[in-house]
Amino acid sequence: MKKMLRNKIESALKKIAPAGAGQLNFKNIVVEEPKDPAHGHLATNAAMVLAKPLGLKPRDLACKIIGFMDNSEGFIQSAEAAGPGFINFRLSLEWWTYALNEIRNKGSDYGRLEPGGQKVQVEYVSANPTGPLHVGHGRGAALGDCLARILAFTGRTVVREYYINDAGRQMRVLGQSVLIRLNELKGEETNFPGDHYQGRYIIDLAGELLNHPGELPANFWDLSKEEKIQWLSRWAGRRILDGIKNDLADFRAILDVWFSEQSLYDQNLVDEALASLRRGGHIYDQDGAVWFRSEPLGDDKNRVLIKSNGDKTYLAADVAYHRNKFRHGFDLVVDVWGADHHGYIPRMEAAVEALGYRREQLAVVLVQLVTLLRNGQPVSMSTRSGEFVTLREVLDEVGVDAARFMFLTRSHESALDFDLEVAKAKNRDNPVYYVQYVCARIFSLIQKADLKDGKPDLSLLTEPEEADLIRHLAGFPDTVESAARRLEPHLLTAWLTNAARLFHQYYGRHRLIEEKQPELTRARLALAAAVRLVTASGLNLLGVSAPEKM
RNA sequence: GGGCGAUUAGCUCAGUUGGAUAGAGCGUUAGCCUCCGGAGCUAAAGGCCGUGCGUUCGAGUCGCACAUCGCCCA
Repeated sequence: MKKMLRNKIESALKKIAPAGAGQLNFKNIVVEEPKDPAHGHLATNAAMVLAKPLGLKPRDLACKIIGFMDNSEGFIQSAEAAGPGFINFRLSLEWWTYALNEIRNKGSDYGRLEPGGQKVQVEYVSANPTGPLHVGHGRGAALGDCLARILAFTGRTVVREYYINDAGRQMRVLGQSVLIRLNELKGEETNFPGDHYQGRYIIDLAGELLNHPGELPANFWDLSKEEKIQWLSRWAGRRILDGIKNDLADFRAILDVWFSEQSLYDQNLVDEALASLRRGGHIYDQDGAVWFRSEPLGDDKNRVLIKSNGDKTYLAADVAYHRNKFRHGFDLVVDVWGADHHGYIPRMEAAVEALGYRREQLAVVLVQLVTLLRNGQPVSMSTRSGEFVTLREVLDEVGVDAARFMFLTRSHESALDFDLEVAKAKNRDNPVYYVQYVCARIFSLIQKADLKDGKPDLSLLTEPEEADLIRHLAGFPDTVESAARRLEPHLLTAWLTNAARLFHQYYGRHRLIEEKQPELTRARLALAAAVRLVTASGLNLLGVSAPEKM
């Protein structure tokens, strides 16, 4: 509707100033819903923005625009100039009927956009396979997966990817940690280093090997220490990654590609990437090390790619990884990272540019910290001691729907308090249930009504609550597209909560099923069905179920 | 020391191309079950949008400085 109104305004302006129309900047025209209902359903600032270039007073221009606007469909009930030069529009019943019918016709495709050819990769979680996923990863998983769903719904072709850091020093430390625990379990006196992985799961992994010696290679205990560590590192990494895959699958976080860092080395892609940088003049050698000249490209300083001892840095692999992404033809690459990586963004953007791509093609979404609460009190967590709450534990306690919804209620750029008791609550405290309840309630209503099929007469929907509901539903496509463009799924979560509130209010004030008025009942249930349809569609984009019964 | 982000109701937070009188939930207070699912609804109270200066018809929104908090880097 906003779009339609905007078009009408623009063509009116062209009639008013046929000569100067080319000069007019329509970009600053805003069509929006006023906060104050007294100002109508929609309002525009067009007259104020364009008064000066047209040499008119805003109020006069507003009146002229109104006079020249096309209203052949009868969608506009009234239009009036107000305040300093706003134009306030009231929409007619014809419009509400039209909008509701569109939702009913498109069904669960309402708001879906035709594929537009843009190819997007969303990389998310990408936790090191050195330990189980914790709550923070859960937030990243919910966000990344939801972004992918929204982007696909709005016409992008999306590939979801997990980057496995299986080549760095931390994998060796993992193998070492398991070896020490293994020796410990065999009765040897050991001294477990403080910078190794302390978690209970390491002991469990070692215990498993001891109980099932067949897992180990026959000659394992004859191998050198270094060979043992290598074997254990690979074995443990695989086991942990399997656990991560399970957790994510149960969390309904879909991933298409599991990309191994090691494979970059195996396929010589790191050297190729460095060669590409060197060709572009972005590399120099100093003090026996190889440097990336990232500072001229916006980084704080230049960065080492190959240390003087010959080791390639994490950044070197990451440059190769991102080069590989773009060589697959993605127009946009979205990286979902933990907030502690923010210092890493400038060098990555520099790398993208140095590789010959536009830095706008890389969108880094930083996910802020999650604080886990129980009854308002923080649950103690410390990675160092290995005492952290895993994603699995949270899922077992509150369920997938609640966890996902909670993770997506807030903007990703603000820290999140996740209260386990709230997530488990089955009342208004818990936004998940509040929204899901709408679906269950409407389903039960429709079951109960038992109306014979027939075309509802939507013109009977004359209550203000009904207009509010339809108007909100009609805003769904805009909301989803905006969430996609801004990479902010919480806009959709907020939309759903508002939709639920509007419906519960409507339900509280009016009877939907009036035995003596079957026509009215039919119309109201048609509206209710549309509410359920769009709500379910929105929940589905969050990866949350829309139950028929609760 | 440098950089990034934050600061909006008692609490948790929305508020984006700058728009009219600032939004929601929780919490508090007072109400609603002979009635479609009360997992709900109705209403009240609650604000110097961290501070100051600037940009303009108009600032929670944009710019500069300061304060406080958090994170990253040396």
